[in-house]
Amino acid sequence: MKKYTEYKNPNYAEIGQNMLSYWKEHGIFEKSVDQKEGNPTFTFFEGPPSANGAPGIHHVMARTVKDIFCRFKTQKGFQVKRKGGWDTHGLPIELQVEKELGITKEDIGKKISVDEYNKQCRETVMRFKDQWDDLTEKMGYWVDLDNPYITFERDYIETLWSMLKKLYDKGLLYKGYTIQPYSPAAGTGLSSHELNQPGTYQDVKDTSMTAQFKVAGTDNDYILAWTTTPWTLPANNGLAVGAGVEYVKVRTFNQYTHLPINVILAKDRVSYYFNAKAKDLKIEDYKPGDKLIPYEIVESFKGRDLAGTDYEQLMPYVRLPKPAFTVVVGDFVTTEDGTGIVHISKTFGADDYRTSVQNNMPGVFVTDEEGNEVPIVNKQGKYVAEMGEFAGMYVKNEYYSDAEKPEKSLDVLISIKLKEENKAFEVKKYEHSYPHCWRTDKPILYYPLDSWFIKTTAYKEQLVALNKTINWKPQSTGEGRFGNWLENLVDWNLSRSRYWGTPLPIWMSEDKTEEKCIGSMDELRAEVAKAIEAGFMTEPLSEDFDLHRPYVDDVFLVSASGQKMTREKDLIDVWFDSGAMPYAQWHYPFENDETFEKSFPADFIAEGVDQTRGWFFTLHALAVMLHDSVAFKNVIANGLVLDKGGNKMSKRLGNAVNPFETIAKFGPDATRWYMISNANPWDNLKFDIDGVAEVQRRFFGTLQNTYAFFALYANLDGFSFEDEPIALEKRPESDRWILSKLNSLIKATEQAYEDYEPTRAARMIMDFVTDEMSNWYVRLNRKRFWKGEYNEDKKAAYQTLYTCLLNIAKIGAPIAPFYMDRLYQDLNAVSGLETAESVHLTDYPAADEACINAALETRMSLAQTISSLTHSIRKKEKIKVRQPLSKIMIPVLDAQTREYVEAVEDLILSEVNVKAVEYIDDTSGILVKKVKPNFRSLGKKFGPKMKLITGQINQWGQEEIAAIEKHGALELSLDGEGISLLLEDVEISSEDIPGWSVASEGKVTVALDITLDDALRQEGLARDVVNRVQNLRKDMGLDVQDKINIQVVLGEAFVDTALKNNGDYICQETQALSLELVKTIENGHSVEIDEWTLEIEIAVA
RNA sequence: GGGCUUGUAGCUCAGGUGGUUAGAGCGCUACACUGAUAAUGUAGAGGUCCGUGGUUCGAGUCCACGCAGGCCCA
Repeated sequence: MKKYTEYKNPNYAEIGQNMLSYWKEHGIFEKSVDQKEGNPTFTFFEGPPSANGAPGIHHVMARTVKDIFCRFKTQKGFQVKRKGGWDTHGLPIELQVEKELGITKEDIGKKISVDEYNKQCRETVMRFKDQWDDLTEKMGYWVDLDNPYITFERDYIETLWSMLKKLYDKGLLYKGYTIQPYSPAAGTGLSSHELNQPGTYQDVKDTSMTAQFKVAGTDNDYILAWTTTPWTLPANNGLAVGAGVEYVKVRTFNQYTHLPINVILAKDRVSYYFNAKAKDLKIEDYKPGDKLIPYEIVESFKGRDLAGTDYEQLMPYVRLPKPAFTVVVGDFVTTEDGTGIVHISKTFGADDYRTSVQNNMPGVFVTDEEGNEVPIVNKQGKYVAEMGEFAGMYVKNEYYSDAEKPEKSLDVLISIKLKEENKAFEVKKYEHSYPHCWRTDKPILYYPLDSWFIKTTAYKEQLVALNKTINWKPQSTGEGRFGNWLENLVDWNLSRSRYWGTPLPIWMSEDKTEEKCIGSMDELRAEVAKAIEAGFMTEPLSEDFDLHRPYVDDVFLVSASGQKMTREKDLIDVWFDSGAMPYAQWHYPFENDETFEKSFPADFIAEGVDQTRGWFFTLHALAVMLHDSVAFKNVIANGLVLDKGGNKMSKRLGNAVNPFETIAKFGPDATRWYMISNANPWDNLKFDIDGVAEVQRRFFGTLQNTYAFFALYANLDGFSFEDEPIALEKRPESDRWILSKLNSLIKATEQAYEDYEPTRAARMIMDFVTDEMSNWYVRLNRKRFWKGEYNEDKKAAYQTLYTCLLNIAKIGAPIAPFYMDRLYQDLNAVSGLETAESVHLTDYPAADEACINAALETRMSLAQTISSLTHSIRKKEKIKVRQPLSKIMIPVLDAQTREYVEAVEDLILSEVNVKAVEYIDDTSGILVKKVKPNFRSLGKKFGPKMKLITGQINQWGQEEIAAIEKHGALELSLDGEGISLLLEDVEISSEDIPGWSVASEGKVTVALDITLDDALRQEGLARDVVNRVQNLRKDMGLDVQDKINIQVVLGEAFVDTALKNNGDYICQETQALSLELVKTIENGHSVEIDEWTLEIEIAVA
């Protein structure tokens, strides 16, 4: 006879490990996919992690979410293939390598060859792969790690090239010139990702300048514009005003030169620049050096009237033709700060660039040695030679080494110069938040760079429309964060000027007139063959040619007109790599066409909300542009995992939670369950390790206890579910009730999983296990398991509890895959009812509607309420539960309530240790009712008049209540108007019963009869004796089924009578064959019960 | 500065469509139970539902404006 495994001290981490080996040994994951061959597919895309860093606890969160739905859908019969993947390109990897090698970007190709460097990247990127694989297994994330896609592999890159070619052929790939964040110290443009590293934005004090731009053809009229970067002033090429903003011309004096001037600025900004105390001073009274400078508004006009005004170049190092130095209208102008007029430099600001292009204004450029147009700042961050006395200076003092740092920064020198020239209206320090390069910690510049773009804006409408068909969790991320962003879409900047990434497959002729975009290896080889013929290449590409730099840069092609073509040096944004994974993971369209078509688009993806404009976007953009389809139908954007105080986890703060330690301590199931049940995945999770402990104790502990309880007795009785299930109607009320609850739960959890609401599912399962199954069902039915013979009723109890546990295992399996499989297998090992090797190979249970009975559930909840109320009265009256009482009284206001309570009467009586329930109805004469208005229905009917009506209802007596109950309605007069109240417009409940100890909750009231007679007292005493005997048995180390004989020394008559009258009861409860009252005993134990002391001896029979 | 989001008990969170006594778990206090026992149950204390206005007979819930935190982006 097989036994249910009993665990002395269940170790959840160990259960996880054992189950993991079992899965491996039996290939359960593989079977869960293979056995579904031919079934409908459910497609999941794995957003590839990068293995160049150690995994953190947030990865456990993200992957738990992914895993849950893949497991659930497998249980629902779908074939769910999950191809793993690795994201291997990108700046973080390059930076790590540079850090380790102690080099900078400039050293690449000099101190270290590009070849060497890339090799280093290739190794670094997989450095933590072992840790990742380890975590993947230990946390129970089922994903195919044997055949992952790897973004640096040639096949993968070939797919990317084919996609780029398609975009190119559609005319969606173009080269443009934009202003981008640029770090001169690092020598590279920075992606938005890098600008969002913690600590990037720092508060700095910069020299800010309000400059005077002289209006052409006037003596001393100046337009004022403010900047925090005076070094950009020599590059000024325009001024922008707000069309509708009101501007004024103010007559005043320059504070540095004391010369009379007229300045133009926004009316709203006058109070900022001019001291109100000087308001009444006369212009004529001003003497140079006066602290208060008088001012007078002499003119006022709108911005649009100013547009077109010409002004003189402020710092004429580089001359420009008109229409430079003109006032134009800009939509970004505000009067929040500055003068309400914005200094425009086409080369150093994105808005500036756009505005200049729109107004056809030339920017300030110089020509470098190679004949290229470049800004007045070179890529090292220095002024170019044309900048006169400032030539060669860094534009930010931070770029100098400490030794070389000049005392006066370029900003300061320019300020001094402009002050002397009567061109500076005000110079002061200004503190603001400014982005810094996260690598070098030096401020960034906004700098013009050549870039390749994908014209995503051409597909804006489709992108928006198709996004609306995606089920976003949470919805707001899809509609708001993502949707709004799509509405304001800009073209996708693909270019990165780095080394370790997918190279852009575009070759260009020397005169830049001819381009070629290569879309496959075959195409490249064919082009190379032509190039060999033309003499630009000497030999064909090797069989295993690596598409990375530097090798690809050594490939020269020949143009149609016979020119030599070189590859554009750019790499592409790594987000293109990951966004292309639906195609590239299958090396589509070069092979696996069928596989691809079957698994596109994805049914489900999940990733952090920070991926909204990263992976989620690139997946969407590429699918829409190339396949006119969404890339995914359902998406969960999960939130951050914060520390328990709500702070971001970081190594620096030392508050990062180690996932391996957590899993080792609490096991994977409690870790997963905690994360899912504590907060919705899309909300931030405040990860508190105590919470994991609580889940383990409260949920898994209770479930384990319930199983242990079942196993203990089932093993004694040899229950193996050997008989057919007992018909529902033959099982007692509580069995039918818990089965009704169970099936309701199955239905509700299935819906929750279908709705991608794992938190709801987890919480429902938890409530069922702790409140319904353990606290109510098991507690109330304990005796059925350990008392008496192995009869039909006992079998029903075993079957019922078995069914509950088995189904919990199945519906909880997606969230707690290890523990639930253990439970499933432990149950099944004995019963052999199911043949599956693992719970993960079983189907999600179908709810048995025949079991669901709402009335039954209502009845039981009534029983729970009544019991709870009775307990609270006992507590108030200080009568312990062991003391039996004769009756409780329950007022019943309608026949159905009575019927309901009667059905659960036995349960209530045994739970609260009372002999009888007495129902008090209208005929009893002691029932007093009270009435309360039903605000909801009255409000709907009478609205504002409701207060008057409730006033009347509150004054009703028993007569009115009886009347409305009898007739179902009552006529009322309101302001002389007759209205009719229905029974449903009021809520009738019972008043406390005078003279009784009463408690009530909602409409339920319970009165407890607390009078005691000798018989009850004696029975209470007997119960105490049972309790003491049980304790003695336990102290003696007896087994549950051991039989005993009890002897008690004769004592007081009351006690003796109690023992005699309740002898059978005592024997039955304590597994005693006899209870004797004797004169003396040999090895007695003294036990205290209330005021009595008893001498008891127990002997094993 | 913009978009999205969160704010309910000491902590973590529930609170369809507005309805008059705002709930749960943990923690705390007290008690009970003692063949589920390193388990369990019951009760109690604990709340300006972030603030201010508004709509309404009635607002934790709807609207507006703020405040504070978070994420994403300028």
